Amino acid sequence: MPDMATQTEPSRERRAPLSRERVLETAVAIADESGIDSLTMRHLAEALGVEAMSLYYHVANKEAVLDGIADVIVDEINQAVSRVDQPTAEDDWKVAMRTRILTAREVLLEHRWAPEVMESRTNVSPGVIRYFDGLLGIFRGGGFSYDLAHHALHALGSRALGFTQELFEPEDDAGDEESMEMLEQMAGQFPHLVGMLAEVVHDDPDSTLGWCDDQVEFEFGLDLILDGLDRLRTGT
Amino acid sequence: MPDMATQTEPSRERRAPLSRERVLETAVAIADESGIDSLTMRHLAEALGVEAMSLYYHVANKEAVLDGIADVIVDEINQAVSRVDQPTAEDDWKVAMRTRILTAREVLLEHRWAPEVMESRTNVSPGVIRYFDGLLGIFRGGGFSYDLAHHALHALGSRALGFTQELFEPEDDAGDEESMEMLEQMAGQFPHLVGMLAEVVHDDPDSTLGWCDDQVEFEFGLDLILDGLDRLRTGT
DNA sequence: ACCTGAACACCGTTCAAGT
DNA sequence: ACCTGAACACCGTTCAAGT
Repeated sequence: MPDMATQTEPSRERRAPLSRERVLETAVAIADESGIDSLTMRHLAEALGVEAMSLYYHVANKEAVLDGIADVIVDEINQAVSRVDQPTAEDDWKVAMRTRILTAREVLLEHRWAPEVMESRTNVSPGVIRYFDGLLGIFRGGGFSYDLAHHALHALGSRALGFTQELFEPEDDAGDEESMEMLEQMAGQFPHLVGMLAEVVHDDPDSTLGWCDDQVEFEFGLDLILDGLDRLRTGT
Repeated sequence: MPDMATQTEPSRERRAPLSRERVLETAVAIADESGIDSLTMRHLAEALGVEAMSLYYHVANKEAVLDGIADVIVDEINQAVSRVDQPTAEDDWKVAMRTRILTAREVLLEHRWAPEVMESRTNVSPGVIRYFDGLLGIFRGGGFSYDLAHHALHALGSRALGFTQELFEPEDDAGDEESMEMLEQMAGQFPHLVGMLAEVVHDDPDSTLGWCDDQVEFEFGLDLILDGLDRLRTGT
């Protein structure tokens, strides 16, 4: 019988045996809490109360860990998606697609490291095949030809999974004074950008360079594409 | 007078002095030839015929090198773009935008590592600001409000710079037999995907999972977005 | 002003060895 | 079957020292 006396021990009263599942689960936790860069084999082992070399009995190498945690997230997406799944309202493929993609996005927003890792995977996991098969199903249900559905998936790209990699990521350190100062310097060189920012500032004096609402922009882009596809579908 | 006798020396007859420019130039060459992973401070130094620590006199650290080579590529894009620049055919903003983006894409196709590096940069360089200011100019010339132009840039995302990160990158090792085998196994689980692939194979018996034409798909997605934006602009 | 040697704190990974 | 110690070949980076 294990002693239940001192609960204040390192992490767990009696180490659960190491396993691929426990390794990946812990890896996800580390990435969630401290970012993907601090997910090293040595940290991972330490968090599991084990030596780094022990991991290699359960996973081939670090690439396999990254493959694994990408899978974990995709599975989470597939579960979330199947939970939300509506009775597929016949005609309206667009709302089905929209809600499915935004559901995937919700999952990814809890794992900010995931997009980067997923993009860096070369071989596709059964999980993402499964997800894309589902999207294809929605397109087909909406009357898309296979050919158009195929183009559609490419047009969506990573948006299909709920994310876009932002090129401008102004951080939240965009100090008002600093950016306004920069703005004045740029006025000559970048007239259109400065004009745009001036209007934004006029409309909302509190906003700065970091004013963009990612969720709003994501949905704008998504709807733009879905509407365009619907037009191609109906030949409008 | 330096001896011009033996031209078969290591790299250059007399080392040009080290400089930030030479460091970045060489870094780009290494990334082009051997991929971004083999761009290490030590390799970089070796290629320059110098010790690794000498680099730190000209660049702050490795992040600064990555910032730097991203800049080099963006500058190359800006140059290419300004070379192609048409007299901005008044009404037709779409062709101006299209050719500009496809020009940027041509540059990126010569530096396959660049998209990844550019996405990983957090602070925006003057070069990309300059590029986006140009795009904004085209939108404005086409009669876009600042607000719509702003949404438009977000909707384009990385496409604005000429690339999309493909989620499926089937490599070119997609052996015919292997994929056909896999196809049969998947038939039950992934009906829509298998259906689509069956049709593709029927239309073009030589094609496999790696049949997608990246350029075609890029242009499809781009035109879909540009057409959508044009509709929003004219309120159609 | 520019470059270097030696050293540090980290990586991922192998391999023979322990239980 | 599962885990480990010692070691290897690599990272980026520092700091005091050379010219």
